[in-house]
Amino acid sequence: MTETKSTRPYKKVLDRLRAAGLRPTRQRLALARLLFEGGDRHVTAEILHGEAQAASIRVSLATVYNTLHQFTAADLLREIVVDSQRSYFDTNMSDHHHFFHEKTNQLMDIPGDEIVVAQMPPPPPGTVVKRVDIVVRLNN
Amino acid sequence: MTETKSTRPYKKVLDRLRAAGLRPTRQRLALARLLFEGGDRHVTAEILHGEAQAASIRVSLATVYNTLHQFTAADLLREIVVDSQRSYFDTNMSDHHHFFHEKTNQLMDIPGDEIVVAQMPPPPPGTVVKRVDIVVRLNN
DNA sequence: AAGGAAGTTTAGAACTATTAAAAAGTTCTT
DNA sequence: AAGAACTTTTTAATAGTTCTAAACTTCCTT
Repeated sequence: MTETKSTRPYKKVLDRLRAAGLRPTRQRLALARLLFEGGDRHVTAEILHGEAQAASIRVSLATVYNTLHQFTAADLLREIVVDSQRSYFDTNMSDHHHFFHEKTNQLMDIPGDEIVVAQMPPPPPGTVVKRVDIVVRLNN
Repeated sequence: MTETKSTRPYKKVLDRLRAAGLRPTRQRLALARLLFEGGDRHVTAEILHGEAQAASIRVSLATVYNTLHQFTAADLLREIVVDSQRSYFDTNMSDHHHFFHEKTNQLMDIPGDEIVVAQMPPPPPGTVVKRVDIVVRLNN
């Protein structure tokens, strides 16, 4: 069905996709809204897929995976490794680190200025530092 | 470096198992030797299983998994999360962090005194810091 | 606006790492 | 040596993720 209306509710997110060179399809737009219109978020593919369904957006899980990876490649998201079972994606692209609660599987941002790494060894010859990830693992 | 091990070849490793309250079975002993008699190591279940086979030790993959987890629970090993596809286990139990080369999947220790975290936020109320993991991700 | 090329989505199969279950085997205690 | 307790093995199961090929959209050219 066609629904070309004059209101532009997706403008921001749409521009973001275009800027990243990603064709703004119905599903990418919908997922981008879920991801970027709600502040900083940490999602797994499963979670995002669930939210899409809850919002009556028909998207397959495969597309959710594709989209998360494409967004990551386009620097709209960042993948975080904290759990060897599933991948988390973070909408916060600024310099920061994480608390990870091992009981609840909950991820929380730690702003970059709240952790100070005073000293760091040089990377082995022939390599380049891509990123430094700090994970503070929590228990009860 | 060869170890002096004529009369009691497995003594050291055997004592270690006993101290941990783990029955020294043939396969636990063999795996423990592979793990602990070769300096600091980073292994996956697959790798360790491969080494066992190469050394003509008959161990099932399930046992390798069981053993890695039991050793971890007994504080003989430490599990490291760097890759959301597989689990690595580290025989180095001292305070330290890691380089992880994303192209080669290679893990390297960074001694604890080569990284200095000068400032750290308090954990959220009701939680306790279990561990701080720093992973320096490398590229070519 | 139509047609076609290029890119995207989908369902389902396939795959990988890991865990589970139950039976068979080993080790320990007496 | 016997029995209990624990461990290992094989096989099947599971979870998360990727692959495949066909169907569908979007974009570009006209």
